[in-house]
Amino acid sequence: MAVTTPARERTRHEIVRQAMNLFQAGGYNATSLQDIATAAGCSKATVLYHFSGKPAVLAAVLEPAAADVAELVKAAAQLPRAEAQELAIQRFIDLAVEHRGVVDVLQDILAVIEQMPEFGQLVADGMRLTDYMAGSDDPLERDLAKFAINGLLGECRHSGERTDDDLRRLCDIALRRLLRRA
Amino acid sequence: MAVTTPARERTRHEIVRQAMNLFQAGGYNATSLQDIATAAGCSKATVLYHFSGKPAVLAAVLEPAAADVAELVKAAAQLPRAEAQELAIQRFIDLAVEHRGVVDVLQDILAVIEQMPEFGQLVADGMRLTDYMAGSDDPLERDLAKFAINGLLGECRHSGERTDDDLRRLCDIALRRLLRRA
DNA sequence: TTGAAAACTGGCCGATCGGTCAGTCAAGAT
DNA sequence: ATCTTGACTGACCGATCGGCCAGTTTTCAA
Repeated sequence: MAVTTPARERTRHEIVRQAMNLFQAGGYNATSLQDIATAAGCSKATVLYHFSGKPAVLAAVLEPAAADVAELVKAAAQLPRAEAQELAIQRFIDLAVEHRGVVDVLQDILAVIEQMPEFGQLVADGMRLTDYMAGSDDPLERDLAKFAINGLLGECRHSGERTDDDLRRLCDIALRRLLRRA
Repeated sequence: MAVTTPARERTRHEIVRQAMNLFQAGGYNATSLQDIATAAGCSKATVLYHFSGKPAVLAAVLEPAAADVAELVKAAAQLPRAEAQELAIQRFIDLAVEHRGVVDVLQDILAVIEQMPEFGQLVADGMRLTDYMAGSDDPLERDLAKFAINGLLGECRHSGERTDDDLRRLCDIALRRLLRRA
């Protein structure tokens, strides 16, 4: 028991992996526990053996990206405002590209996620990240930052149609135009 | 029978009105026919008496905005490219503000709408509108136009928090920065 | 080898969904 | 007074959902 049982981790990981694909392809609400179980090669009961419920599966799918966002917010917190903005823009694009699948999932649960207490930290981090990206307290700049994030979320969809590099280039141009950092 | 029966139109209109509110507040999938019926003060069977099914209710909600978009696309079609772009930007913002409730609804059904044949025309018009807003065949400009539309869609949410004028101003600035028309 | 813990599953539950249908009811025409 | 028709509804249907539980199979330390 020094290491976690390999079988447990393998099954858990496969469930999360397949859930990610299904959430991305059809959305969270349109994906049933049975769909996830079938894709993962186990029974629905097994999914509920490893996770307390459907929201817990979602949380596991989002977790790596959420951790990266939390880390980014913490890093930006101890920087002067201008540098924090630059860091937020740069790293946020990187994160969006790296976790583009998760971003895609996030898109159709934004309305739902805000009333799930288990995602409160992620929502709060998202708000703070928006503040850093805005670079000032000007309401217009804050709205433009939100505008930029919404646009970026939309661009991460249809994953197969664009390479990571193309996506990164596009987001970089768009954010710098919007936030006047070019 | 020279005019349509007043009772019929009154009930139909109330169903559409309440459906719009509910779709906007909770999304299309999360709103049941029973919810709509209760809000409209009639039975679920009555909703299905007036509309062939749930997608038909959605179509009725989207119809006025869809008609305006179709008209805009037709108008832009017979203009030189630069003028078509200016018209598309200007009018699209107006339409988004005027139909911000519909835009809000549209947000969470973008993935679903593409596989419903009854909305093929609306999807096609949206694509053509994107082309006009891009102003050129440059793939980057097209992507930026899509980026702009996605951002704008996101900004139309949380309707109560911003006045129409504020929303119009924000979208105008954002689109002109993104598309380099300022 | 064995026994207990971990991993897993089939079958079931209550709830809710979109949708159907037979029939009620008021109103206008004859 | 009777009939027709459009508007409307309660009751019901099959399907599917998330979740639960009793019980089986696998794994592995002693």
